[in-house]
Amino acid sequence: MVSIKDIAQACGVSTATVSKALNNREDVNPATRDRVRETAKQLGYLPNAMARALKTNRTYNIGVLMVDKADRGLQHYFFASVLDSFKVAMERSGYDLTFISNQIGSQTYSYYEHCMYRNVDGVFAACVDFESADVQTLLASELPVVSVDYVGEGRYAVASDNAKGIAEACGYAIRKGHKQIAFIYGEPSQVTDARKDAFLNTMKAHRLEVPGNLFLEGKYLHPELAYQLTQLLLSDPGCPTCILYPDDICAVAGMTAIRDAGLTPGKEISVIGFDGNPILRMTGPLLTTIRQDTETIGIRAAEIMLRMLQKENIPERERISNVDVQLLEGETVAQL
Amino acid sequence: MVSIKDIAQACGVSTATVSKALNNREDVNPATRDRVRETAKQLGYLPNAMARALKTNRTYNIGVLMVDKADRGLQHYFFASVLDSFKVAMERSGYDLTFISNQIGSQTYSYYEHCMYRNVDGVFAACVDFESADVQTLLASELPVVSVDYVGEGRYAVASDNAKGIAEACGYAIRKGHKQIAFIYGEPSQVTDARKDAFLNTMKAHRLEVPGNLFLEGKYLHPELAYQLTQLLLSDPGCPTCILYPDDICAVAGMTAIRDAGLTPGKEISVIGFDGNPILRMTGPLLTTIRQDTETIGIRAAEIMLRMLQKENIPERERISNVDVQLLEGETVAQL
DNA sequence: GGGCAATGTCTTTAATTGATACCATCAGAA
DNA sequence: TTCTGATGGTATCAATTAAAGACATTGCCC
Repeated sequence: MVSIKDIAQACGVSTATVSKALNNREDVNPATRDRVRETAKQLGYLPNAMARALKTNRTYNIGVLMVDKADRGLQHYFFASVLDSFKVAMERSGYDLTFISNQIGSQTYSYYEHCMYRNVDGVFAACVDFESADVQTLLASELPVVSVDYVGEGRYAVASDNAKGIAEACGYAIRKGHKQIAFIYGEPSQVTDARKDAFLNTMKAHRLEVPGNLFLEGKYLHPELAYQLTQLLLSDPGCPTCILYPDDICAVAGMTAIRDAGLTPGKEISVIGFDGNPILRMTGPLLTTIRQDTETIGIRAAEIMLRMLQKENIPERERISNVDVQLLEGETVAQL
Repeated sequence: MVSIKDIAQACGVSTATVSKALNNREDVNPATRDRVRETAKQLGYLPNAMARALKTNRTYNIGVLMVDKADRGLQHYFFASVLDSFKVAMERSGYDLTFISNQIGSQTYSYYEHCMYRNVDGVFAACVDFESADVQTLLASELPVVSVDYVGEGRYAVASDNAKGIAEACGYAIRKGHKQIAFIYGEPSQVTDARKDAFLNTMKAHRLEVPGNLFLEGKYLHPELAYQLTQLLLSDPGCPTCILYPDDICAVAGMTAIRDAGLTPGKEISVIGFDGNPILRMTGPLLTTIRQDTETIGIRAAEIMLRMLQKENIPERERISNVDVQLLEGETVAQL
């Protein structure tokens, strides 16, 4: 490979000058700079990321932490989609993304250690077990970290405005005349808490009751459980007229349970999801749901990351970004 | 950060010895080796990937090329899923994955240049425009490349056994009594060619006609077009009793068109997809489809990559891996 | 058995990788 | 003389590695 040495030789200047010229530094004669850059182009010079990083301690690499318990972060529409958006935005600024595992060679290391080993400039964390010691160490480190759907003490995070989303979903059902509304929420997390509160508050604001049998813990992306809980709800004497699910997949599974009970989703029982998974925009019946703006979430995360990388001082209130959500009206909520 | 210098000092040996000890080289006294390794652990030493790579020219990094025309490779279930499987397998062997873009800093470079800049040891390519000059340069380079769904001259590739998949789908429809079977195929590609051939051969083997109006070009993951083509088929005097779609998403869109025409998918008109997208395993009606084994595809790709990285000589016939597919019987094909 | 070379084991020295950055240098201008 | 702009020398980043060196052990011959 061509190195700055070759350019230096070809141009009759020192490597120091070549380096300066290529990095657009002030203290090089413009004529020299142009000559160097021209020669670099002609020789097909490419900077060596390793050498540069070794000296400058900057890799222009962002670590991506995305491992759920089933090791399948990439297969979740929401996270894959947010990552993709983040990736495009970061690449536009010259950063590359590297997945962080807990292996180096044949040995096991913590995520933090892996990040140090690879010398990443920052970390993007989504869809991991944030409560684990391993991830907490990383969050507490000096590395710039931006996380999705998790807010840590003094840290930087992006998430959908879950409260607004649930308030809209619930409010919509109420406007459609529903009074017995069931809420199946995901496993305990900040996101779940925000949603539970929003649901209870909305119901309260409309002076509607929320009996315990209509307020159930499910699991994100766990259709089997959603199916069972739906069956439970349907067999209940105080059966709801509308069910809010923690995500689209669960909603779809719920609809199957409804159908299996001989009922029609969107007629006897109404259904609302959460996510706005584009695949389900093409299946029938069209699911009414809350769309999470994955594109914006990724872009916001990139913005925050870039500001951190520039050592910009980010005011407290900008550290947590709530991205707007949108009600997608489908045909699964009946007008009562 | 702790470097081998610190360990050397602490142990009273030279950095060379430390390096050898940590790399398990023969020419170090076992006692010294253990002492060094113990000290390294105590000091919290982490190797510096940059320095190591600079000297050895190996990064233990694999470049990932995954950009479709819409810049959304990660959002395709099939590719995201294959990548995930590949990632897990590579990480197990100590490799990390880095996305390859066409930017370095603020300038545009070819994918090949980006790979050289980042010094990746190999490249995984899926869901890119393989015919583009940019990608072709990469494929023709000295870098180990393994691709998914594309076979290049003398190169290494993994794909589903598409021919078998279509033969199974088509054979299944025939066994169910269907004679007028429509085939909507994707945009021109090797995969499409294999599928088209398989379809025509299967039909021929059963002495069934394939009129031109039932053999249509669609697009992968392009539901709108699938919807239109389905409408076209339904309005045709020689309307088929069964339609094979290029993928599950298209099949679902097709079913919507069928429903919109007042018909029932799986009754008057049968439908078969391709992919086995798990989300659609939970929607009704359950789609009959061909499942692509994304897990195995990713693992096979990793196996080939690892063998290439070990400079193993891979016999010609092992360079292209056809992964088995599976018919998932749903409820969208009627018994005639 | 003593002497000396040969062998082998372990360790160190020092060069190298490619780029950057500090500091020195130097010419010409003020 | 001092300042300024342009350029060069060289140490440095953290690791690896070829070659050399230190030292103990062994072999062989007289």
